[in-house]
Amino acid sequence: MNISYHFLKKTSLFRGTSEEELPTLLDCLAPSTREYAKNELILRQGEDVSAVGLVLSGRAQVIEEDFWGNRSILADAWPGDLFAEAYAFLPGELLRVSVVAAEPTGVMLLDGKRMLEVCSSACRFHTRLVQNVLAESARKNLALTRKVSHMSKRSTREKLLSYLSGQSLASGSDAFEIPFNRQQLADYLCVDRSAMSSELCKMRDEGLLTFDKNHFQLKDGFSA
Amino acid sequence: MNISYHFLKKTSLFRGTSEEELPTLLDCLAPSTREYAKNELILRQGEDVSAVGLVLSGRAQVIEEDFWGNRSILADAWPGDLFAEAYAFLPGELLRVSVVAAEPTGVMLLDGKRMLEVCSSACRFHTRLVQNVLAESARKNLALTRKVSHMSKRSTREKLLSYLSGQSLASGSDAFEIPFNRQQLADYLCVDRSAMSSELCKMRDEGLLTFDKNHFQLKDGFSA
DNA sequence: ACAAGTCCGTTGGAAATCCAACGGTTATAC
DNA sequence: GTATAACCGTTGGATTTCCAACGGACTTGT
Repeated sequence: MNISYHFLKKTSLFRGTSEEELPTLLDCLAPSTREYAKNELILRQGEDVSAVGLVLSGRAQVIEEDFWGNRSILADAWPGDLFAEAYAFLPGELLRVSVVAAEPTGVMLLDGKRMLEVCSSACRFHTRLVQNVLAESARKNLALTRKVSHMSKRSTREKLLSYLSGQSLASGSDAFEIPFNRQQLADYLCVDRSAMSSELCKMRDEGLLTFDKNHFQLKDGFSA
Repeated sequence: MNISYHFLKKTSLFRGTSEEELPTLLDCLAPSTREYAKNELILRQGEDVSAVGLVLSGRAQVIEEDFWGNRSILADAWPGDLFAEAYAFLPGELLRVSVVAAEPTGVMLLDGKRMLEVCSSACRFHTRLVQNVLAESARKNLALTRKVSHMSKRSTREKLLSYLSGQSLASGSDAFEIPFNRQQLADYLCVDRSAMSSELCKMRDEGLLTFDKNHFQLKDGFSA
């Protein structure tokens, strides 16, 4: 599998590394790359992984399987995205999830330990790498915290208020687009789509906001 | 404020560092320490922090305040615990939460950048530090992922099944203790205590499990 | 020994959520 | 252009959850 440095240097993991530095750095990390067929398992629940996964092409899904074999999708990993990075830095922690190729998918596995070891030849690259991987972990942390904070609200309306005010805050404006359609938003907030839809319209009728498709506009009454 | 190396070397951040190495390492990190009175704000929502917080004594609470001033507690940080570490490694990310001293509390703040910089005198200490902070971030990540996975379940019963099977898996046994009383478990799963209590008893009557206080024992029927 | 407080299970009615289904609109495919 | 699918709002009834309150068991402090 041929590796595109042009692609790699734009990923969150290698961001800030130049195309010239990449071969040296990769030499030092000794990554393994592989292609997986659609529906093939990349990582299995119960395994002890010490590698960070990086999607090169296709799409990987992080799934959880319970006693009864019910699969729930915890995350989608697109090209450039990392997966299993939380397990890579916790030796002995067994995978609670599986990772499966949602389509033909190219994957690079990088050993977590080697990332952190001091390596005489590429030490300054390592510093950048560590900053990137820490930033990525921190980013996922905040995203999860936000999700929990929305989900913790008791009613559908409160979940919506929490989510929308958060989006408004993040965009720095009363008017913003959300990255979900209705079904996806309902899934994200873990509520029923139809109930959420009617709640949204109720809020519109009360003058709290207006919306059209993905575009939302919060009104004065929203935070009052 | 006098610093106890004996205490520090046991924290998740400095784990693996000897008491002899600590002074050198701390010199290099140039931390600031301070005492806060009860209810005093340690970090304010909206600030741009680049420091990792470490609780030395007392107790700090991570809280979120919405439009209407309703406070919800996102986390308790006890002596040895870190806080705000996700923000410390994301420059420019503004605090979405506040941190307040729940009682008279001693705090050490360590600059995130200095932790990652290569420092000639203490480089090998840094490597350990980075491993520790990454492990801690990964640990919180997994804890949050698990919580989301439980909360995502639709009904109270499914949330309980998800939580209990997870605890069973983690303990490696059908019999285990949980770290919550009923009210705390209900808060963790975001359900009503009384509804949860009756659901637990229903499951007991159906033969899925038995329990006494914090002790639970899953029966054969549980995963069937 | 007594009072006060905490924890847990139970109950019943109010309220919210879920679920399945339908129609209208818009997007996509052929 | 037409057929198909996706998306969104709406409705009504079954189900679940929430909420407030109570009593019993147990713990703690005096």
